[in-house]
Amino acid sequence: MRQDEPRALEGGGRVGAAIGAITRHIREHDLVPGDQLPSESALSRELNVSRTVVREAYRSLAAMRIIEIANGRRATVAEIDDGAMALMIEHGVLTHQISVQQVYDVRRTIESRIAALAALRRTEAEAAELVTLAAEMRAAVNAPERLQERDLAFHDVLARASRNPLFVLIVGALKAITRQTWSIGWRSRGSDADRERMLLHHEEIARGVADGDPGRAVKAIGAHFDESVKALVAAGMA
Amino acid sequence: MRQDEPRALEGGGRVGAAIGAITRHIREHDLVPGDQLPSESALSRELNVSRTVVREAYRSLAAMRIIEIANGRRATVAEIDDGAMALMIEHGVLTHQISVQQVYDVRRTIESRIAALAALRRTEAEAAELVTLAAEMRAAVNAPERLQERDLAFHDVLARASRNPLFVLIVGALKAITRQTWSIGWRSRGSDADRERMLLHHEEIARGVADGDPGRAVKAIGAHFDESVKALVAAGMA
DNA sequence: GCCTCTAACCTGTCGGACAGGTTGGGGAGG
DNA sequence: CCTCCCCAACCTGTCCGACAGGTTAGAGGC
Repeated sequence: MRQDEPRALEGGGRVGAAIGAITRHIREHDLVPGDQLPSESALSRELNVSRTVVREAYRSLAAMRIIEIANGRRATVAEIDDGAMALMIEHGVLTHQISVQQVYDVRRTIESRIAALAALRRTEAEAAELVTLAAEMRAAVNAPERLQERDLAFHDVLARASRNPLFVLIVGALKAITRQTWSIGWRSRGSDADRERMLLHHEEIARGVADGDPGRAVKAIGAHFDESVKALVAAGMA
Repeated sequence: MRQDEPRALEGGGRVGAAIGAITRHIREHDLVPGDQLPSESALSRELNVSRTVVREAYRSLAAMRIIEIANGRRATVAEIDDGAMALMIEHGVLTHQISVQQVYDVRRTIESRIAALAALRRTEAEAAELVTLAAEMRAAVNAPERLQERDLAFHDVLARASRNPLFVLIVGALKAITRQTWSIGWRSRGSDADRERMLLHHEEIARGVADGDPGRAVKAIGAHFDESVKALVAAGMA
């Protein structure tokens, strides 16, 4: 059960200890995004380790987007960002530990809740943006690249309208996978009717959210994901 | 829009380039967990950079749990693990970018779906384990520490029974936050009746899953989270 | 054929060095 | 007295060489 390493990153080496010291520093000083961290040399003196060790610790935290590092500037506390999480999940899919269908099941679960929340909490600007994006998708029906871009933007705006940054984070992390499978799903929608339904679903989601009707938005997004998964399965994605 | 840095990790420096080369290597050779990666010196020769750069790249990927590094051994491709994701989310909460209540809303959403899937897909062993854990929770009603441990294990088993490793990953990542707020919620359940309901909900979830009744399991877990959030709000967690 | 033990390999850490980016503060000019 | 510019001090990015200590495969003995 490895009780001895509560956070495996801090296990053993001096780099792990340095990571622990840095995160503790953030905690104890109640730092918020943008605040500066000690310089590498200052921290190496304080911890009695070489700058190499401190650098690797900073680099590790930067990889997880907990801090931000840049040439010449001191390291700062970072805002949450989906990049690192996207990479982790992408790795899981690429190494056959997670299937694309399983990713879609998670997206469906999360985005259904997002649709309900968005219908209740969206701003007027967001409602208008969703309607616009749905219309732009229809206009781009013969330009798959632009269509995909608008589709991703649609789900992004929807997530933000839920007013829960953790939903935004997860949807963003799954976007990398979506981007890689989107065109497969689109190509496998053989008939014009299939493609028409996809556009209609997005318009219906936008209307449901704009009208503040959670039930309608959830139903539409459920139908959308049903079709998406069907299209992926038809294309041979187990 | 920062179109120029599709993955900010690969932005600019040689370390980023090295990270890209390593992930590309994993892709192109279709490596799976356990497979070995090139040694630091070999890779530094191949990429014409110093070992320092390669080391920082490996360390970054190890922080995200994409690879595993250990003294003396070659780096290997890692299995997915929730440790890094937990750290990222914990950081979001600690720096006031995500609230505890928002975390619970995500858990509620995900675990409701998990309960439904678990009822349909659980093995007999998992069904028995859930019933046992629920019973052990009741037996530990006066030993909060053991009670918490059994509670976390309960949700873990439930997640695994969903047969979707991505659900397991997310629930595991949120466990770090749960662990830090659990005792607050428990203490704020003032009356015996409150605590009794919490035990009953877990027993009902276990029965629903064991009986293969998704509706019952979902209803019970929804009630459980309603009470949990209520308890946290009562304790002053905005 | 099996076991042991060693040599080769690999990672972890250190110290020093230098290029190049960043920033605050002082001095020139208005 | 205020503003703007510029430089010195600081900081990060990368390289090199070195050595301690862990790991592993294979040579050699039994």
